[in-house]
Amino acid sequence: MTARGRVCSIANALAVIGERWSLLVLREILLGERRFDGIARNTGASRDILAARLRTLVEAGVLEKRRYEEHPPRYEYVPTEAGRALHPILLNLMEWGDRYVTDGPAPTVWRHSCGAEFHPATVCAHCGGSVTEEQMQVVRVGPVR
Amino acid sequence: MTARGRVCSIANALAVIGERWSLLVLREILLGERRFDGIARNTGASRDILAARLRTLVEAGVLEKRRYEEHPPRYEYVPTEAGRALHPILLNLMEWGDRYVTDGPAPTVWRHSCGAEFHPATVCAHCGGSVTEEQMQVVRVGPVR
DNA sequence: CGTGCAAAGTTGGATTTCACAACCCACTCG
DNA sequence: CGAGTGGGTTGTGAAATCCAACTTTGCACG
Repeated sequence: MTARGRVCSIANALAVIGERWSLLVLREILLGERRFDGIARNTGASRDILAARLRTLVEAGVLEKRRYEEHPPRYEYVPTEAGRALHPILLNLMEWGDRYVTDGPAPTVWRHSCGAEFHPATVCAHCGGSVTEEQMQVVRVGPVR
Repeated sequence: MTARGRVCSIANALAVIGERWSLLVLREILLGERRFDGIARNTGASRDILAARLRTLVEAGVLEKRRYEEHPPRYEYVPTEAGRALHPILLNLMEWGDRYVTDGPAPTVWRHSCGAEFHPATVCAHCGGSVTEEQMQVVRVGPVR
C-alpha cells in the first residue's frame, strides 16, 4: 500500500482504483460492456494494460471473472458489490466533468425513476441534509507516516 | 491530446484530476493544508511531481496560487469553486475505501451539523430518491472515437 | 481441406512518467 | 556570520505505459 503520507481511506481506495484506466474500465462495465475486446475499444486502453488492470481489479474484489462459454473458453467481467458501490462515485465524477471540464452539452445523460434527468447530490446519510463546508467538521484525521 | 475511446465527462474529469497524487493533493487542501511543504509531507508525493501537479491543477482552474507574503515571496494554494466541488467526490471515495479497502476503523471521521457521524449518500438532486441500478436509465451515451 | 474470423489475451521494444536525492535562491533569525 | 525555512528545479535511474504484432482455441464457410 501507500508507503508514506497520511493514513487515509482515500489513499487506500486510490491504491485499488486510482491507476490509469481503472475507472474507465469500471464505467464500461457499469454501462453493461463486460467483454475484453469491447472494454478495450470503448476505453481506448491498450490491451496489455487492460489485461493488467482487470487482473488487479479482480484480485481486489471489485470485479469477478466469469466464464460464459466453455468451447472455446470465453470470459466476462461482472461487478461485485464493491464494484457496484462505485457507481455513485462515477456519477459524481461525471457531473463534475460536465460542469467544469467538458465543453458543450453533457455527452452522457441518465434519467432517474422519478422522471427527471438525473443529477447526483451528495447528502448526509443520517439526516439527508446538504454537505457544505460549514456543515462539516473533522472529528479525527489519520496520522502522517 | 489523444482522444480515443468514448466521449465522456468521466474521462474528461480524469484528464484533470486522475493523475497520480492529484486527488491526495486536493484532500490536503480541503483539509486546510495549503502550503507546498505541508502538502508534500502529508501526501508523500515527491517535490518535483508535486510542483507539476500543482501547476496543472492551477492551469485547469481547480486551484488558485496566491502570494501570502511579499518578502520573501511565499505562496499558498486555495481551492476555486471547481476545487470545492470535488469535496463530495472525495467523501464518497473515502467512504468506499473505509468500507471495502481499509482494515479496521476509519482513519478519518467527520461530523455533520445534524450531530451524527458523517457518511455520504448520493441521491437524485431532483427528487431526493436513492440511486440503485434499477432506478437509473441511460438516455444518451457518448460515441466511441 | 484450407482460409478466414473472433475472443482473449502475450510478447518485445520504444517512449513517457515517476521516484529519490541533491541542489538552488531569497530571505529571516539568533 | 551561519543555520534554517519555504518553494521550488535538476539529474539520474527505475518503473509504467503505449503500440503493433503475435498466439491460442475454436467455429464457419466454400
